[in-house]
Amino acid sequence: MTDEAPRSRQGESAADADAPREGRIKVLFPLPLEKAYDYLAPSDLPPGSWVEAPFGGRSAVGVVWPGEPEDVPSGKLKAITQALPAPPLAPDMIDFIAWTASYTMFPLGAVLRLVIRSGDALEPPAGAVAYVPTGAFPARATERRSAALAAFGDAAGPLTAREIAERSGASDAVIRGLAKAGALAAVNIDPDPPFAPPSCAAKESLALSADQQRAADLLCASLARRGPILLDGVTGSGKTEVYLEAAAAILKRDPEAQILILLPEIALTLAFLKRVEQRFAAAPAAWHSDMTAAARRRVWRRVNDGGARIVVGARSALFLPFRKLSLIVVDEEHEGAYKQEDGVIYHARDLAVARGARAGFPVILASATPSLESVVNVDQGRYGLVRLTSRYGSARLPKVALIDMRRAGPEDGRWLSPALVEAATARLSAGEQTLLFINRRGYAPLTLCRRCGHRMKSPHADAFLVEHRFEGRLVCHLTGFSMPKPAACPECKAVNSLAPLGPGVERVAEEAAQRWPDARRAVLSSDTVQSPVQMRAILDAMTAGEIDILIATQMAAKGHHFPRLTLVGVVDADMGLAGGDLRAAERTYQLLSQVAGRAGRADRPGEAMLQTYLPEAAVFRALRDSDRDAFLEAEAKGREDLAFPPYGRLASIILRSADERLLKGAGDAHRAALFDADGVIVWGPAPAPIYRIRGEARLRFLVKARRDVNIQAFIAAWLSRVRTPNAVRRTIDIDPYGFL
DNA sequence: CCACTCACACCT
DNA sequence: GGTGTGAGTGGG
Repeated sequence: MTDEAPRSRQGESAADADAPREGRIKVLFPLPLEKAYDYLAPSDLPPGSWVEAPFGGRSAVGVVWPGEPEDVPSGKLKAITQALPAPPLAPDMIDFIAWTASYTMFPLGAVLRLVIRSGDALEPPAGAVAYVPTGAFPARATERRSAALAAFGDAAGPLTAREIAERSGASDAVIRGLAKAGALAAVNIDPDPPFAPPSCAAKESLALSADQQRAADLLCASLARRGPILLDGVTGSGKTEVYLEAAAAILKRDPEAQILILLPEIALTLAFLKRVEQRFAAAPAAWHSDMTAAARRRVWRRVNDGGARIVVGARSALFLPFRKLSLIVVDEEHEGAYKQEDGVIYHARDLAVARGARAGFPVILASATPSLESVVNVDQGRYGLVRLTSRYGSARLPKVALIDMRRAGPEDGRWLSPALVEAATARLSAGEQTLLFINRRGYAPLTLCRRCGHRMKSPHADAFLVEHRFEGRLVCHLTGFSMPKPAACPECKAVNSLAPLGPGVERVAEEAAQRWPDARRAVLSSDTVQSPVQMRAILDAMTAGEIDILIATQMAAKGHHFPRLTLVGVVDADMGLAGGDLRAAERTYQLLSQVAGRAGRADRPGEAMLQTYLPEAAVFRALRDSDRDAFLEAEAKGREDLAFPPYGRLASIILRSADERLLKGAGDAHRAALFDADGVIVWGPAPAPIYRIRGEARLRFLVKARRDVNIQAFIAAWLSRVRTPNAVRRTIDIDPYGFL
């Protein structure tokens, strides 16, 4: 964009009185620093500009930050090395970084680090070479040469050697020959081309149903409110098409507007990108953890200069340097995967809402099973609401039956109840498909010695080892530790006494093989599927009706269309309820209604059977009666009584150390430093539910505050009174989700 | 008496 | 995050 970067070389006399008429600016570096540092620089550098400056004995890339320069002794003050020729960070981006740092209580520079890790993306990229035909024909015209030239027939501009090869099969040698013969001219091109602009005109071929059209119109009308909107639509109702219309409306209105669609990492598939591409006749920019450095750089640069209008990304895409972000869609907003747990801890959905509110653009939260937080926000008038009620086409929601495992459970050593077995057998003879869902990897979650009662535990974490019979090993799901299954009990040395307890996906698969030996069966779990290709193959076979019974973990829970699937059996519906997590029931409801929603998508009615020992629990009754609102109401009441989120605020402070004595001391010191504050309760220190992990022991404080209390200010005041030894690490998690 | 490592303050 | 520094430790 900028042709010539202003340069100012730092000399030894830079701080002298005869220094050129330079101004003072503040520079923030993408390092875990609490504040920006002052530098001398040409005065025409607005906040957001990218600069390089000496810092702590080396050179670093940073951003000109707004704020008043402080009184730095002039001897300390240095000059920036150079201003980098990249478009500056937009003001709303600067505001978002600052807000995120103060909300999450992480250092300002640590948040900037989410935007740019180093200066790599700012380096002018090495030019790539491409070719254009000169119009001259080579004296010697071979078949290959003609084909290579013909490849330019429908090309808009220069083509790289690779593109020519893709179109004509011509090898590098042929292309070099043509260049030498003067038929092709080599030109330098930017290796990071802009993304094709979206075409927003309505698509005849993608006609919306009446219900979708109504919702899309309503959604587009609500965009003017510029606030968050919950798009609440049952599984299969076609929410994606509806919010893409809202995106189209915004892109059409403003030719510079950019749109971000956030997805949980797992849902970010090629199929989804294709859907967006179909709607806009242009591929969106994708952003996720599994990208090459080159692909990252292209997306980053083009988002930064406006050359990418639609970005589809995982949670970290929230920190791309948008020029003019005008809408964020958070799809599957209830997903726990939006919570970032390492480094800067944040919840992408909550940050998206805050960002939209501060910058004045709308945020759409889409889900079939919205979080309690969002539903309460709608009830209290803070969010708008658009509902999509009917399923697309003629599909019906499945009928849900509860199987009381206390009365109608299976015989010992089996996991499938007679009712479920009978129903699956009937499906088999009718040529329909069954999904057996068990959200637990491996063969058995616990291995117990029948003689002495010893339980096989992980050596580095407080977790039981899970038997994986497929590999013949015992595995710790927390640390990845694994060992061959021993022949004798390590405690009492009894031989052949180790017994598997409870079912995992492999064990259910074993039972299915015994019960339906002639059925075409497949297992889908992250342990049995080695690659995305293999997973694709199983899902495709399922879609094509080449599998009768699929035994699967969460991997099969969402997003797939299996037209012949009419029965979903949930082997252990109670599983998610253990552990005392405040969102356990909510998550169980969300997961099970998603899984149940797999059944009966086409014109065949579906059925879901939930095996439970707690059929009277509110979650299961609500699932049986398809009464989500009743469930949410009961949940909301329970949370309100305890002043838990969203009616109160939570934060957790985790202390961790390999040295337990030091840790204990730090815990006591934190307790002693506590003071009374209105509307704040602090519990702890308590050993974290999983006390040891990777050799580190962990203590946790839980801070609960009234909604109107500034919980960050309280925590800052409290923690500033304690000095922790370096061997004890401290993390603050505002709005904790996982309670591990 | 010096070489090495380790925790920690500091970076403008 | 990277680094220079000063204290602490151990070998010669």
